[in-house]
Amino acid sequence: MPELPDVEGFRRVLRACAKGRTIQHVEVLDTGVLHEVSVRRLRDALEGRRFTEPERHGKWLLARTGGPTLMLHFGMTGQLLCADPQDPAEAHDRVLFTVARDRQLRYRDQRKLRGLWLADDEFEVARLLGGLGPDALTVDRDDFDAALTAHRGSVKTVLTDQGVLAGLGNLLADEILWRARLRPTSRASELDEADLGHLYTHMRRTLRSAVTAGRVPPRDSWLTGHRDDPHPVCPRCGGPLRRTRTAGRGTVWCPRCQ
DNA sequence: ATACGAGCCTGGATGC
DNA sequence: TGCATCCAGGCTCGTA
Repeated sequence: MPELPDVEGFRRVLRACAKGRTIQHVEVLDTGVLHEVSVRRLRDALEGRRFTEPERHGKWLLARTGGPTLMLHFGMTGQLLCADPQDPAEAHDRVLFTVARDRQLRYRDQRKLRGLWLADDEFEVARLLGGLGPDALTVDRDDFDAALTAHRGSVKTVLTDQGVLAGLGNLLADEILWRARLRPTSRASELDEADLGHLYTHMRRTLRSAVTAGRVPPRDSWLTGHRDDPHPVCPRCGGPLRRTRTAGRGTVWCPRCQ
């Protein structure tokens, strides 16, 4: 699930729950989510440190501490929540960070497709984020145009390629393309000035709304609100939506509007 | 460079 | 009810 808006929501959770607080205890319930770091090193590095202002790039959340940086990626099923340490851990709670007597940050993830990394310094942070393109929420129009048109694949593939643009996932890409009235199979390199303008505008609008909501909202007026319907209908023109596969991912689009 | 499939992991829905 | 199969909004890797 988690795309840029969800991760931005997790960033807010982290800030509200733990910013300025000392990490008293790190408890790893499932080592399967740790990457390139042992339980021992994670605890030694973080316990006693204080969380500072968290950052986000694409779908990565950077939990800064003034020292090492905890890097979180949520895969398809991860989430971050603030709980009471007294509350029993749930089945998919993988790592718990107690930051106060009554506050505990929890990394919960059913499928464990991604997880947690620990960057000792900025070089490590840069290495982990190395292959990523500019963040979709802050990229300017020139960089957006340059990034997209440099690739010859289908526009949907390019939009969801984290190395081109960081943060857009399958749902957002479908939503943005539908709003911009572009077919997912259009070649990115062949988009004209007007297409790029629409894409950029709708990407920004869609992201802004979704970030406010903390996720891509399944509203009736959004394409996303209909992708799971048995016979999905376009909320704009009323025509039947089509389901196809682009780059191995389920794709929903309107053959009449797009 | 691009496309495609398999694989990582788990659970819910579907079909027999 | 039991069991197999497919599918899911993430990403990486190998091959063509």
